[in-house]
Amino acid sequence: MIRQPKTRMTRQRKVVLEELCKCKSHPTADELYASVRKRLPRVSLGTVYRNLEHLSGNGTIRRLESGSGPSRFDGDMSSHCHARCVGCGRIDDVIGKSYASRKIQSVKTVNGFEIHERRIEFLGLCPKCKSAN
Amino acid sequence: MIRQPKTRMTRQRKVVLEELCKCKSHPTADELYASVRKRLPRVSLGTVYRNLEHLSGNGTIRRLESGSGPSRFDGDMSSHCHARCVGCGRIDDVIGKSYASRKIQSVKTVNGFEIHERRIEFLGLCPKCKSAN
DNA sequence: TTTGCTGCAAACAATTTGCAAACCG
DNA sequence: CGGTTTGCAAATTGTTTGCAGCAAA
Repeated sequence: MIRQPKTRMTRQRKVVLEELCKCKSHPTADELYASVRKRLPRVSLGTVYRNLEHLSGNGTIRRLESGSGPSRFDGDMSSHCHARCVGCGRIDDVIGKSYASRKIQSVKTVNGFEIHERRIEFLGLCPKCKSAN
Repeated sequence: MIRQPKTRMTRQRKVVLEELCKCKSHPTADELYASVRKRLPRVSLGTVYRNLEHLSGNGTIRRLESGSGPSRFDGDMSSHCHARCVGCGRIDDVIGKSYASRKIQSVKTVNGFEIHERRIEFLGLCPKCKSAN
């Protein structure tokens, strides 16, 4: 077992996490960078990326991928599904579904994979992209 | 309504589709480019990208996204789930699940989105990444 | 014969990385 | 203090695009 470096809660990391969690949308790294910068004007985009990577690596937040566009991030770790617009990449929460994405409680194995999470996502067009079409 | 250009089945597009469908893994654009090039040595990577975009746009294939790494593509449009390795991006089919990703038959609306597809995916570590850890 | 598609190369967008200084524990 | 994290800028990686010639229908 390789020793894990001990992680530090730096000011930057804290603000990245706070800004993400207070955000009900699912911002891209760039968008988050903009809001973090309002509180820490000297942060760099690289730091935001590094922290997003760190936080999603240890299960504090989720990285949501969207097509060839930028990843989006979600600070809400409760069970819920997403609806993703294939037009613009926008991601909304979906409420009132019996089946939801969630972290797997007891890690299970599928096809030899050690599974930690199940995700359910609905793909389609958001209202704006639907009418713009 | 804007007029859709009529699509042509060019040799390149045909080979891209054939190579993707014969592939049981879920190749990246680059990997697919390599196998297409064995049959059409003069294709360009741009053409492969353009065709993948075209084919996924009209629902012939699926684009699967994976973290900050390259997208992968799937020529099998039947209902099935995927297991994705968060370590290396590898994507496997998952068999024997009652709930599966699928194209929605009758388009439905969720949160104002016009939904065409539901996806279910399992995230974790593939055998190789698990042991390399 | 039309006009969509290709090859090529350059452009673009998203993310990562090397390094010296700064900071947390 | 010691080692992790930061800011900065440059580098990489993945994908798209402009253009002139080619080729499906």
